[in-house]
Amino acid sequence: MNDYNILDEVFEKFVTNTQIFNDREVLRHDYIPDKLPHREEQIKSLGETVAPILKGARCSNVFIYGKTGTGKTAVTKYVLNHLEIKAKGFGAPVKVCYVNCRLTGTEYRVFSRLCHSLGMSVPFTGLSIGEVFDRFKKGLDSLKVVFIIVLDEVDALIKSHGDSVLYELTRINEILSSSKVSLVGISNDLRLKEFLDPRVLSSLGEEEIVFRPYDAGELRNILFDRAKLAFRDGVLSNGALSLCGALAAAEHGDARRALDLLRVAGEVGERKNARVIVERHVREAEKRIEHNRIVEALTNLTLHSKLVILSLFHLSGANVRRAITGEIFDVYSELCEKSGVSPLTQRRVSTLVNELDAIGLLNAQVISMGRYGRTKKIRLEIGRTLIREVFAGDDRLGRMVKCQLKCISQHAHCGHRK
DNA sequence: CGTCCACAGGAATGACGGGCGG
DNA sequence: CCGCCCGTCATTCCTGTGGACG
Repeated sequence: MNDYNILDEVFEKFVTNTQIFNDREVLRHDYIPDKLPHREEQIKSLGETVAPILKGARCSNVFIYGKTGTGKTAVTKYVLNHLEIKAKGFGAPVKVCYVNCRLTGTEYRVFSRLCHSLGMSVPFTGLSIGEVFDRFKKGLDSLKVVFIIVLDEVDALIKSHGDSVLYELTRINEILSSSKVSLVGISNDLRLKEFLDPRVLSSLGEEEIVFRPYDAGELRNILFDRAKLAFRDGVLSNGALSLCGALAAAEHGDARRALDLLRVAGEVGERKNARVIVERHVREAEKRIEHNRIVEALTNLTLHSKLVILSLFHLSGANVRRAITGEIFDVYSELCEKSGVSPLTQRRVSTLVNELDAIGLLNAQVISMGRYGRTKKIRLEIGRTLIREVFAGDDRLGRMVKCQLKCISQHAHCGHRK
């Protein structure tokens, strides 16, 4: 019953504690503000491109480039929201569908999302892609609208599944008789063009908009606007605000990052009963975000990926030298044997290493040791204590963390490298 | 200057669980 | 219930290769 009192206290405190935040929702990155500072040019440009829709015409396909947190998604949603409202006024038949390709994942699911947005139900799986596409075409044509498809983070889809989705969609207008489709592709990768079929490129690249990263001053302005709504008056110090901007600017002008820093800094201060949010809280927020990111990534790994991390953990024990693929695989095999798991092939482990590299839990670099072959030098990117902490929760892995390995690397010659 | 190591990483293929339409 | 197709994970087989060594 004591527990309940404690919990009551926590909840009570949370509800009554309005010293810091006014409305923290404003700092979430899916929040779209009424005003997008420093993006007037892009808004205008996209607006001009889609304007023909109001007259019932199809608009040019657009390709939007820019790194994460440069406002691509926000601007697109902002412009298209306004377009829809205007279109209603004009009686123009417009429909917009927003698809995040990275979250959606596969070609099949992209088409099924498109179908859902037209009000058609499609099974999770079971149909051929062609069948789903046919249904989509049929359903769309019967609606007699101009359909705007926003493919956000389309680069992720293309890199893993090729450009066939884009190819189908760019050709769809040739088949439709009473509806039209316009595409808006959003990419984080500026080199995406290199992956595309020239036919797709010519059709999709009708119009291009580039989003430059924000600099520290611009980030500061953005934060300032949001902070006015999010925080109570006088709670946020100038120094903290600037620091958020500066830290995010150093990272490639990522506004999302800046907003996260600001929100978490607020939460840190709130928990400490601070009256004012200062630089110290931002610094702590930075650490906390990184910590959370890693813990989450680590916990969500599959068993085998965890074992790979653990192998690296063992290898990087006393001396901090990097491990190579062969060593990792040896240790990994031994760990599998000890825990009674059947090991994967080296080929598979190699792609697991690449995936872990992409997440940022480790760093893998292909190097040549000349006579002694070509391999990958692999280094842990995260603290050992953190690994111990996270894996301790799992009793099998916890034991693996502590266990001593007999494995001696047969790759002694790699020490020849200076 | 050619050799040859220790892999990288692409392609083809298969097993598997899920889910359709008929 | 069957036959078919999906995505995912994994294996097998394979060709490619940077550069120290001889």
